[in-house]
Parts: sequence; structure tokens; C-alpha cells
Amino acid sequence: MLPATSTIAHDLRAACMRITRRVRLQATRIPPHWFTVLAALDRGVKTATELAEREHVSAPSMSRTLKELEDRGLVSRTTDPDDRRSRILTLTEAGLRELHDGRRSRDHWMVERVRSCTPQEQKVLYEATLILNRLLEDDSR
Amino acid sequence: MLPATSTIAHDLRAACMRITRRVRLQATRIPPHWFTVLAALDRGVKTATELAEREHVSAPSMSRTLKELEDRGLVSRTTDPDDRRSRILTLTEAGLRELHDGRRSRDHWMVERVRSCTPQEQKVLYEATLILNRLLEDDSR
DNA sequence: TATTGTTATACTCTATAACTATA
DNA sequence: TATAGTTATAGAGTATAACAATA
Repeated sequence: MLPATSTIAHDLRAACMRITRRVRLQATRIPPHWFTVLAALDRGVKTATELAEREHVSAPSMSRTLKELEDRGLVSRTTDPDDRRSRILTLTEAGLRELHDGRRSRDHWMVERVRSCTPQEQKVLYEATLILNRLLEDDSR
Repeated sequence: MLPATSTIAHDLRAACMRITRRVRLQATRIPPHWFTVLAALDRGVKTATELAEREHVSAPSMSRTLKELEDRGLVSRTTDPDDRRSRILTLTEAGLRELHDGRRSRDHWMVERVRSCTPQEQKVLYEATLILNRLLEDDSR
């Protein structure tokens, strides 16, 4: 018998949060919020203002993070010729490498775990992932 | 056809993190790390040292958090008569109420989403939750 | 001596307010 | 006047080191 909807929801929510906490322990070489910025730039975000909005962070916070990323050679900032107030952000090669390494490191724990599952279990996890992504999409409209 | 194990793992990990981020936006009245402590006490954890270990936080950090929780009347600390170095932690009634309110608030978004799923989908999500919890347990041994 | 918990101190990430420079 | 971004400053939350009390 299937539990009540509210129980399923609670247990699922709790499990997702536990997984997140566990995966976060797989330390990357850079802080999590830096990593998030590199990922956003990789997805095509171009300006500091846009980044601050999408990450729900204040403009000064993002400004400081970007300065540190630039200092470490992971991001480059050039003045936008069309609007000289703006600065166009791009990932450097080192930034792209850091992003790839970080992704691999974050996935490592989960890959080991999923590998230990039976094919049937892997199928359940895969289908659940599709459903979760649909729920998240539905919500953002 | 089922994707590669590494793809399933990556997509699942990413989905869990997105769900966590979305659920966190359902603000509780107290900071997330306080909430986590109340939940641990409710599960039967009794001492500050044990809490610090389980939450992967330093002893002084936990000590400070507990002091603030005590100041706000959510937790009470009494000296353990059997080992006078220790202090036994218990949730007050107000703490228990805060915990219940917080849980309801955190679950709210997810309950709405799961309710929108078909019974078959709910079954997949439920089975996935069981698998995820087993993976987390396996790991902590 | 070892352990439980605290205080002292410093670092990181965050925010709001005030600023510079462009538009 | 409004906008993109920065600097100045302060407030959380965290950590390590040093300490007190008890075992």
C-alpha cells in the first residue's frame, strides 16, 4: 500500500535535502557559491546584475565574488563597448576546467551509489528524476 | 532505453539539489541550521557533542547555536546528574511547536507538487525515496 | 590525562547605504 | 534622473585555540 500523499511528499523532500547535504561534503577546490557562478556563466549569463538576480544575491556580494574569481583567473571582465557602464563576463579556460573538475567531484559520490543499485532500482531513480524535473519546471511558470 | 549510470547519477544529484533550493525558499521563522538542531533533538539526540558531530559543525558553533535556542525558549539545557560535565538537551513545548510549523511550511510546496502527480508517478517517487534513504544509510557505515 | 562544553578571536559571506561612471 | 557596478561598513555564522570543570 502506498502512503498518504503528504507522507510521500515529506519523505521525498527530506531525502532530497539529505542527498544534497551529503553531496556538498564532496568538497570542490572552490566555495559552492563560486561554483554556482561559473555554472551560470557556462549557461550563457553575461552580466553581474543578471547573475545577482538569478542567484538571489545582492549586487555588492556578486561584485565581490566576481572580483575574486577574476583575481584567480577563472573569469574575465571586459567593458561592454555598447554600454560602457556594463562589463561582459566570460569564463576563462581555467574557469571552464574548474567547472568540469567540480562537476565530476560532485557527481562522484552519487555515481558510486547508483552503480551499487540493481537495474530495476536505477530505472526507478531515473524515472523519479524525470518527474522531479517536471515538477520544478511546472513551478517556474 | 536507460541512460548510463553516470548520467542517471548526475541528473538525480542535480534534481535533488534543485528541489532543496526550491524548498528552502519556503522560509521558516528561524534560520535553517536552528531548524536542523530542533529536528535532531526531536529524533532523540541528547548532547551538544553528538549534535556537533552529526551536523558536521564545530563544538563552539553548536554551543553558540544552543545558547541562542535556549535564550529564545526553544531548547532547555540541564546538567546531567550522572556526568556533571554533560548537559542534557530537550525541546521545550515552544521548540516542538516551532519544529512542527517549520516542517509544515517546508513540506507545503512539495505536497502541492506530489498531489499533482498520478498514482503511478507517486509510486515511483515513493520507491525512489526508499532507495535514496538506503543509499544514505549504506554510506554512513 | 581525557572529555564536555565554553569563551576569545578572527575569517568568510552576506547585506544596506553611499558612491562613481555612464546612459 | 536612472542604471551598472563598486566601495564602505556592519552583521550573521563559522572555525581554531585556549580555557574551565569534571571524569
